[in-house]
Amino acid sequence: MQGGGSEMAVHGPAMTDVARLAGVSHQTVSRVLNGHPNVREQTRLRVRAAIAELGYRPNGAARALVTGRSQVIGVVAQNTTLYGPASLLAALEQTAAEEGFAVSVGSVRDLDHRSISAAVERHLAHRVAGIVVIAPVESAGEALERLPKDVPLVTVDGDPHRPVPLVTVDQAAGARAATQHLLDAGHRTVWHVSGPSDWFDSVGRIEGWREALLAAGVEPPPLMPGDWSAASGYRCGQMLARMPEVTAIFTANDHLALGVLRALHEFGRRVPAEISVVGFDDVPEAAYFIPPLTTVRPDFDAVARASLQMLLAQIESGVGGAMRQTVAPTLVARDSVAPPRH
Amino acid sequence: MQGGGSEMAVHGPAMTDVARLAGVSHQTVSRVLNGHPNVREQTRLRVRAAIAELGYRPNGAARALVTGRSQVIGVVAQNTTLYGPASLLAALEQTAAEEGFAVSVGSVRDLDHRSISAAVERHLAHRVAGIVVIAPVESAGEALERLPKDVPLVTVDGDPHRPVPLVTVDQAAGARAATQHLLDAGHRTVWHVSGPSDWFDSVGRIEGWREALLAAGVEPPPLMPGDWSAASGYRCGQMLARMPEVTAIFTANDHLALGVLRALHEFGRRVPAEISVVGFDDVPEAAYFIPPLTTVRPDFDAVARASLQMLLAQIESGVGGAMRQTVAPTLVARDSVAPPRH
DNA sequence: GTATAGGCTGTTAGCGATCACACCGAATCG
DNA sequence: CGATTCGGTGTGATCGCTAACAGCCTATAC
Repeated sequence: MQGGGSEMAVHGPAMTDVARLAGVSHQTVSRVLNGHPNVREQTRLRVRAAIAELGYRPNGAARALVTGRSQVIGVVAQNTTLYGPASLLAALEQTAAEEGFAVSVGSVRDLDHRSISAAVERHLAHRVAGIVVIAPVESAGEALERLPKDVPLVTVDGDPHRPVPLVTVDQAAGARAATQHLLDAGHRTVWHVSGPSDWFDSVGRIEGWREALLAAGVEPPPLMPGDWSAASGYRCGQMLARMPEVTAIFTANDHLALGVLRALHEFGRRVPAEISVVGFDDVPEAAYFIPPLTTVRPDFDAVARASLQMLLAQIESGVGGAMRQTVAPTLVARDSVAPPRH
Repeated sequence: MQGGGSEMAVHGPAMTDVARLAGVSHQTVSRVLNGHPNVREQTRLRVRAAIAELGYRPNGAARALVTGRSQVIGVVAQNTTLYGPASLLAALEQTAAEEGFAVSVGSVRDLDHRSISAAVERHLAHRVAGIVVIAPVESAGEALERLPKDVPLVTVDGDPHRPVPLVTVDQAAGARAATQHLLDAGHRTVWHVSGPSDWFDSVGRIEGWREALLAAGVEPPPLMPGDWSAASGYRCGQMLARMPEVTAIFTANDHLALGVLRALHEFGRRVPAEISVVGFDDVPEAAYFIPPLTTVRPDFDAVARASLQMLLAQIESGVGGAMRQTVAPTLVARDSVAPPRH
């Protein structure tokens, strides 16, 4: 910190300062920074030394200005407090950091056109290199279609029927596994407490549940619609607990299962002795529910890796296309499932 | 979308394009954009019309380059999957968006010097306007001290003893309230399952618990150290369940409480009939634990608002200083507390 | 020995905004 | 009526970087 420059104190040293100290031109410094091959080893070392000595840090804004893209990817998500989105966001950030990208979040209150568009606009204003939209509902898809075509974009858990690059957890497969697991335990049929009907996640899980039942030759019982929250799980559970024929329940996520579990408990219906329950998500606490919850674990890390990789491919090649990738979830068996008493 | 420009398709229109269309100079456009007063109303309208027609969007990178600051604030946090940090992050993003700022996350695996510094460096490289560090552990504080002094910085839940702008939940007050609530219900003493000892949150909650007990003239029982997870709560619960004298437990967060609850359940110790439990955080599911959990709710929105406000104040004034602000949590009474049987 | 290639480095011209300043005309003032 | 203010606007320089090109110098080929 010795050697007082006159007026560069605030903004820190620039590339020319490094160049002067190393006795080269600023362009050479640039080449070193960007890993350009044609630089003599000795020069490279001198430049690196100068960089270290000055504590120089390249100015991302300047780079973004000239290249037209910053080393930032924008993420648009709704409720980053929910376990799924939060995990996804964290994994995404981790992966992005490894690739030298920063992540800018644009969370939105509602997943309608306007909110999504506004969030995307904000990212566009900052000239992000690409955008990841965690767009689990119908209305989000519409907003996406009227987006500029030249910005790399990947949607996660979005609409499978739209021609947009998409990474998604195989909800149906997870739901099939859960349902089949209950069927295998000997249950005649399986009831389902679903998520909100406008989420693709919900729809996929409902489909998987229905498929598994139909494949086993049983007519699916009526659907209990919930909204992801423990509160709605509790409400559904209060109804399920009253029906003697119910012996197996698959809930669209673990929080719903928690609510169901409590309702069953209040009605004195024991789990798993009388009723078996399977959730979805494998939140860290699921193993400590009463009883420990059998559930389906989506691999958020894999989803994050896949989407980032897909995004980077677009950034580098410049082309979009409608690629898609699916990540299979796995069933985690715990104590909330048992054969029915007959 | 009619009227094909020749080679500006990719990067979109620039300020000069707007200026040309409006028949003014680029500087006037700039003035309109920044709400400068000295522009004739009629001119302002013409410029706005041109902006709308071209779908012009100011280039944040260019602005950041010349002003030296972008409209982005960086957030450094550790485990954004935990409920507290996730909520905080979401609230922060929401508040920042209202002020026209984007939020860039830099999550770190570990909260040691190196990780924190690296995350901060990344933000600095992008010339963020300010940084919020969610720094709940000791080692984070050290990293903060060797940071450039000229970048606006606010820490959340950080070290109360460091001269850094700080916003924090009044952990001790929350813990006192929880402990007092149990004492008021008639319990002789209160046991505590704490978080990791290097988190300030833990320390504060331990202090509050101890203070409340001492104020009531009772010698605090041995501390049960946990690590925030339901798993560790379960382990502690297995010990607590074995001790007949235990009638009241305060856990440092709701997940610990969940683990404790399950251990007690397995040992056949009924809550709240035999043992009362109070948690901390008020996660959305807490109301659906078995039984519904009495807990302490920190106001994350308030924390987010306070920290952002503090940060903006620094950004505008340019000075730092060691201001601090504390947000009081509130007790949420549910069914997990009852008088002891004697 | 001259030509050609190619590794290494410097020079110049922008990217798209803001800032400082110059300028013009109308209103105000002595 | 000339001088001064001031609202409204344009001009040029500049931020820190990368891309394109030009130039040097050494090695290899003919």
